[in-house]
Amino acid sequence: MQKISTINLDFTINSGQVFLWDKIGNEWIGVNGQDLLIASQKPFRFISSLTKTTNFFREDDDVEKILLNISKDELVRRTVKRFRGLRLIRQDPFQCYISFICSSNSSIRNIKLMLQNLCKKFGRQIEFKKRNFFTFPEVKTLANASMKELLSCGLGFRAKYVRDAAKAVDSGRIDFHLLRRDDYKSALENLKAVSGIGNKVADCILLFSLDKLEAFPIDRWTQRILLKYYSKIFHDITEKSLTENKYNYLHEKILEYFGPNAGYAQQFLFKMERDVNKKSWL
DNA sequence: TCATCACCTGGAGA
DNA sequence: ATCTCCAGGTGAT
Repeated sequence: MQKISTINLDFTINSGQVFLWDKIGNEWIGVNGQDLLIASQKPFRFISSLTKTTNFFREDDDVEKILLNISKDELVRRTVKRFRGLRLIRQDPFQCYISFICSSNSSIRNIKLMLQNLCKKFGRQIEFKKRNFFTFPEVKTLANASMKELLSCGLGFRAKYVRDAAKAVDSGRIDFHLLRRDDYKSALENLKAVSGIGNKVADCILLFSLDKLEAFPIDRWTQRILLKYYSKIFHDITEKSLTENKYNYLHEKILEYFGPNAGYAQQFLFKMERDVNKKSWL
């Protein structure tokens, strides 16, 4: 078990897993479902407004062992060393689900804006540490939201996806408790049955909120990484968008190579490549 | 089965 | 200033 002090908040929060976080002074403040979180690095503190969010940074993972396990090559070894303290986050599933549906064909800045608007319009205002915040909307609220209200949050073509996705949860067709217990494959298929969720978005939801460490989201960046550093191992990768079959085939090969904790490898490589290209975060 | 294309919107870059 | 282009994809044709 890795010491809690080895969590690097900047690396972790600025790695594309979460959007509703702000750094104010030396404190990170973030929304996680109905909970509000405050974290600081030195000294390390982590406060939850509901005091019920535990293992948010997956403190129950044997990180040292996992990192050793995914270090199949020099690139991963170097990257893990460089970004030591980067963790996967165990997010509120509903928020994660809506967040990544909103992420499609958008930028981190814009995704954050959309989600902030959703919170302001549909969330609950709470006071914490003498300041006001908005929580993430409840399932029912979003399921019953009008298209006009959703569009006013800047969701664009994602508005109908968000509404329908919320309805799917509200009706029980999507049940996060079941998905968490399901194996990766069947959880994946269940999520992909929701309009607006494809392979990449489903993998993000599975990895960041449903404990599926074998999920390895392949987006533009990840694809670029595979092409740039791993073309000898995962051949016939191009810059063209992945077909369903190619995505599945690639994922299989990736699991064979990185093993059952492949999701951790993805997170480190993603962080590394975007930093190399000086892309901005939150 | 695969390749193309449209899609809302805000922000960066020309 | 005004415009173009693109951003952590997905679904329809």
